[in-house]
Parts: sequence; structure tokens; C-alpha cells
Amino acid sequence: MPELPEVETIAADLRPHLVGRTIVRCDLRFPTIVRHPEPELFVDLVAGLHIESVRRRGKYILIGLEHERVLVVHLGMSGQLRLVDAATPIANHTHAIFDLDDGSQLRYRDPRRFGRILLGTEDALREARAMPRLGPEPIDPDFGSEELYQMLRRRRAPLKAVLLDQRTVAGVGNIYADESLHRAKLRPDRLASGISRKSARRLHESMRESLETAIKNRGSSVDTYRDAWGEIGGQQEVLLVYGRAGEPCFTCGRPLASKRIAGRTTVYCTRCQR
DNA sequence: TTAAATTCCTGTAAGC
DNA sequence: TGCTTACAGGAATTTA
Repeated sequence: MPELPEVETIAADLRPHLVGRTIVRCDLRFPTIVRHPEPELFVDLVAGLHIESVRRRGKYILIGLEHERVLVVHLGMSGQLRLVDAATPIANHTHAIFDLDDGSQLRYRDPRRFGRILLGTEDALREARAMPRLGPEPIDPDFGSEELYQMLRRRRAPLKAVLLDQRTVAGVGNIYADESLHRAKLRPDRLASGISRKSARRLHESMRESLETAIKNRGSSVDTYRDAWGEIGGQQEVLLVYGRAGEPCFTCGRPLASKRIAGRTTVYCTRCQR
């Protein structure tokens, strides 16, 4: 699943190749993947625009274009954004192809179609409610543990549910929520509101460690995740708990427990996480 | 207002 | 072997 580290990897890989290019045209093969504006209009508007920047916000890839427009890509669960030569055979489930002025193509592929593509100025997208309001970036140096503590205090949902909520912190999904809670030695099903300042500090630190380690390892390819070149990441080899239900905890050796929290499979250690 | 449940979607794997 | 079923989950939407 593409979460913050996976999206960061793709954005960083694409940046040097996309900035300075111009989108010549777009072949939209599965129109409903575009949520804003209307697909026909989208195809018209995106053609001819110069690419000025490539950024990440939460799990969104933001491709900054001229005239303050932004091409927004959210990968959902199975979305892949790849930069290929135009001669590369077109994979199945390829929903959008952007021709660039150097002969390369940016292709969006998404078998499960949970992803989405948007285009507009940031104001227009906010106005159209095409993009939700997101919480702070967990790896931003300006985001402190006290801020996290204050947010958790106000919520009466399980800690894991609050971490998955993109309004709390932007970019954490099921993998890194479990990893962060394990590192912080916190039970995922305890209420967020009851957390101590000390625990919040530990969670803040653990979240950054989990995310930054995963960025260094170019993300987790536990499902269909691939980077901009179609290559897998390395973080899945060193995950502490995600996908390891029933296997021994690396710290205490007890088999890891599994439970559904907030509709998501959650893996944790009943001994290490209290 | 907040939290939980539902929905969308297809590939994969388990079970019979 | 081949079919059916359960499961994976991000986030918008709906319900409580």
C-alpha cells in the first residue's frame, strides 16, 4: 500500500525527470479515475502545461504546473505512477497516459481503481472539496510531540484509528500505524484520549523513525507497490509487525496478535505493547 | 461533533 | 483441476 514513504519515494524519483518538461497530451483510458474537473475538460486543460515542481503532501503526489495549477495523484491501494519510454508496452489497468515533450510518458496504472487524479488550482480543489484537509506532516521538523499529544487527547477513538485519520497526521496508513505503535510499545486499541504526555512523546519519535527508515529503504512492497521505475522497495524485509500475525515478536518472542481495529487488520504484541 | 459502518474495486489465495 | 468465497484497504459517504 502506498503510504507516506512510498509516495515520497515516487515523488523524489520523478522530480528530476519531470521538472522542466511539458505535458503534450493526455490519453485518458478510464475517465472516472479523474475526479476533478470533468474528464473531457481535464484532458483539454492538462495539455500544453509546463511542469514546475513535484511534491508530496500526505499520500498525495502534487505535480505543480504553470498558471498555479496542480496535477494531483492519489494512488489509493494499488495505484502506480511510472515514467517510461513511449515504446514500452502498455500494461493492463493503465488508466491515464501523459505524453511529455521529451518522448517519455508518465503512466497511471491502478488495478483496484481506488486511486484518483485531480487538476486545478489549490483554491479550486479546496473549493470543490476534491481534496480533504490534512493534518501536519509527521516528519516535518516543525511538528512536535506536544502537538501530537494535544490532538490525541481530544479523541475518544482507539489510538490506531486516530493515527489512520489523515486529519490527525497526513500520510500514515495501516502499515506504519502498526509499526509506529509497536516501536512506541503502545496498544493499538487503547483510547487515544487517555495517552500520557510521555507516551505521546514516544509515539511521536517512533512514528518518525518508522517513516524515515522506510523512506531510506524506498518503501514497503507488501502488495503491489512499485516505484516510478517499476522496482520494489526494501522495507517489507524489515517490518517489525505488519503482516507478521502469529509469528514471534522480535523483542519478546511471543506470537504476534491480530485484531480488527477501525476496520483494519492490526498486528501487535500483547506483551510488549501495553 | 464525533465515531463507526458501509461502499467502492479486483487480484490473490484458501477452501471445497 | 476448477469453482466459490474471503480478504486486502484509503478515504468518501452514510448512519448512529
